[in-house]
Amino acid sequence: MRAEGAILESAARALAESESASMDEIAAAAGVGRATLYRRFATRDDLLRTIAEYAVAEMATRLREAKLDDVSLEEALARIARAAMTVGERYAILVREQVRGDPATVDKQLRAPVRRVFRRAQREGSLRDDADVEVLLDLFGGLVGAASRARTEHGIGLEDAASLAATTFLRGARG
Amino acid sequence: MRAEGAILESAARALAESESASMDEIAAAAGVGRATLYRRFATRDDLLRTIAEYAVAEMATRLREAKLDDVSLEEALARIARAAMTVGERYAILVREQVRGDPATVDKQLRAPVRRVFRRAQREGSLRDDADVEVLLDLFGGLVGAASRARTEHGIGLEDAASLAATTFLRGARG
Amino acid sequence: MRAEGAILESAARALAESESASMDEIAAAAGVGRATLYRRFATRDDLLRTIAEYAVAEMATRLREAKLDDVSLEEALARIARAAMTVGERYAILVREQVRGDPATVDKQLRAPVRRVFRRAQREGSLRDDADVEVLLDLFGGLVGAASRARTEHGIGLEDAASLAATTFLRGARG
Amino acid sequence: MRAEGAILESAARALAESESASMDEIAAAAGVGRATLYRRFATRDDLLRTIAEYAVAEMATRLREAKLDDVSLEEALARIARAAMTVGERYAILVREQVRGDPATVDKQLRAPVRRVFRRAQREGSLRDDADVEVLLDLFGGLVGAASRARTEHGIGLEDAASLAATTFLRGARG
DNA sequence: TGATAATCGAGACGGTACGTCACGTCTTTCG
DNA sequence: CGAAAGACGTGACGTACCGTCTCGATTATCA
Repeated sequence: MRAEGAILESAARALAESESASMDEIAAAAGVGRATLYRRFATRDDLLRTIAEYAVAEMATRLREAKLDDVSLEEALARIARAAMTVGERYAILVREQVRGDPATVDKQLRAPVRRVFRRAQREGSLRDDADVEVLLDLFGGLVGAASRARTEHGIGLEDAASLAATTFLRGARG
Repeated sequence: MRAEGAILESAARALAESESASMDEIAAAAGVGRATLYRRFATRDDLLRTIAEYAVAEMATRLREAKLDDVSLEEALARIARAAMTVGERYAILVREQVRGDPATVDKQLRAPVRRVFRRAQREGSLRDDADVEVLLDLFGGLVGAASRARTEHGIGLEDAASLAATTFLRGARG
Repeated sequence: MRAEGAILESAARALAESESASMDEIAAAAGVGRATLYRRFATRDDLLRTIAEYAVAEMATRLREAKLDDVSLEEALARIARAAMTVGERYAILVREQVRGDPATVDKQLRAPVRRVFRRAQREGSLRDDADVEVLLDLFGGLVGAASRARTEHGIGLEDAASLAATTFLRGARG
Repeated sequence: MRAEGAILESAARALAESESASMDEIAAAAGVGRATLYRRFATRDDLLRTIAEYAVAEMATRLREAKLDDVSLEEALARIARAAMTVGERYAILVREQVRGDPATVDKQLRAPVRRVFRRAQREGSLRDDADVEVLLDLFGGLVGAASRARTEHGIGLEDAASLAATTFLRGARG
């Protein structure tokens, strides 16, 4: 009997290899019958969403472990970027198929901690406060994503890519 | 007889409305038989790719008309951002289905003009020259995309969103 | 679940009604999805061939039950003719679309028993033995087919038609 | 410009080679545009029927030339059989696709002359007159067809096959 | 330990979209 | 003016995947 987690991991790997793996192939890759796969995840979309939730959870854990509130804005941004790149690249399929986890969860688990960092920085004057925090979050997200893609395309190290995103945002949106 | 262009436009619109329109529906929406659709575009993917090329061509035209070489870096960035947002939002389907035009074409038609702006700015010292121009292109692209998404989600005006992306990048990556 | 036999029967009936029924219509008539129909019979031709095999099997059964070896040549011929007409008219589609069962099966199941009758008659001197048995089989087949067609066209009774074929052959090819 | 006759001949040949030639292929084989083919023969069926009429006409000519009324029943039957086999084998496609010429024409051109032979024989007492002439015509037709098939399958000469059909019918249905 | 219940795989099924093919209709172009 | 070329709408074909379902077999649980 494969636990749900094991199936998910298998599925994530199978989907990473061939982004359009059929449910049949995913099941086979997980060493599980197709019926079982459907028992756990009623729909292909369900499966992807669940993988997304796993990714979100993992990212949330990393953010928690990053102690964002205890470090400078600059360091916090770098940590966030590193975490996002690491997790994002492991779940490339989600990015490619535009799967988003539950917005509420994403907001609470991922955006909230970063938002807190941003708010603090705005209070301290190190981040411009004439722009909506939500928009700033989006901008930073865009930078991190772009840096991540640039990383895989131009062979940049994770540290450098993360630092690039963080620095650019820091200068670009400073108070 | 429907010209290929007319079919493409119809298809783009149909796909914009319901991102998963079947070839049947697309054909019907174009007032054309399914076979004809397949005669023009051997594959659903083909169709999407061709739409992508149209989008690329349109974007290229806008960039050409923007006279990027005749204006300041700041203004050039703003024009690029506005053009990208306008075109990108019209062809949302491409973004959503992760369709990319031919990389070579994209490079020649879209990246090249922006690259020239960036190069000039680097020579003039207004853009950091310690970072690969390609990476800077990616970063700016990420910012524009993020601003565009923020725009639709938070109801920001196109001017403001474009300006935000341009300004942030300008400050973030200045020389 | 529809057994293959039930589907075949349905299909044979549907095809009998409208000789050019589409696979869609056949499936619908059988109360089965089109995919299922294709799962059983990879091809329209496959379906027809399988129906042919059913017809062959049914004819073989009738021949077996006719105890051809226990009756006079005349009676045997009449029984064969009656059986052939009955079965042939039930599977008119096969005749009309020129579908033949597997030649080996047909030879073994249908021609063989008749051939035995013919051989015996030749030994007994009641059937000319200066002609190839195979050719005689063909001739008799032609007569039966013609009588069957004449029957439906001129409203002759099955008994009379069968007797006509049998008698004509008997006299025509007697030893 | 190809005359209708030339196209027909081409078509008959093309269909003889590959019994399921498409209209496209037939047109190409005739060195004619597909549109022209359709102008002459509104339908594939139309084409086949017209070929059938040609075959009927040819057969009619042969029957006329056979001077059936001037020879003995036996010789007449043999001549009919030879003519039918010759023409039938040249237009095998018609047989295979079950195409029939216009029944009225067939009756007038083909059945009538044979019917006259049969009627005369019945009057003379050499053919049983207790059976409908039409049915006898069918029976003889069946025999000829069967002999023709046996001929191609068992490599019998045309003369022998024709004689076999004629003799069998003669004895089988004599007065 | 042995019966019973839950869970699994295997795989058939209805449905739907895909891409292919031929038919018969038509328009355009050229001689 | 008539023929060649070829696009078009229609509709069947056969394929592939989805999500549903049933069926034994295997396992786990409990008497």
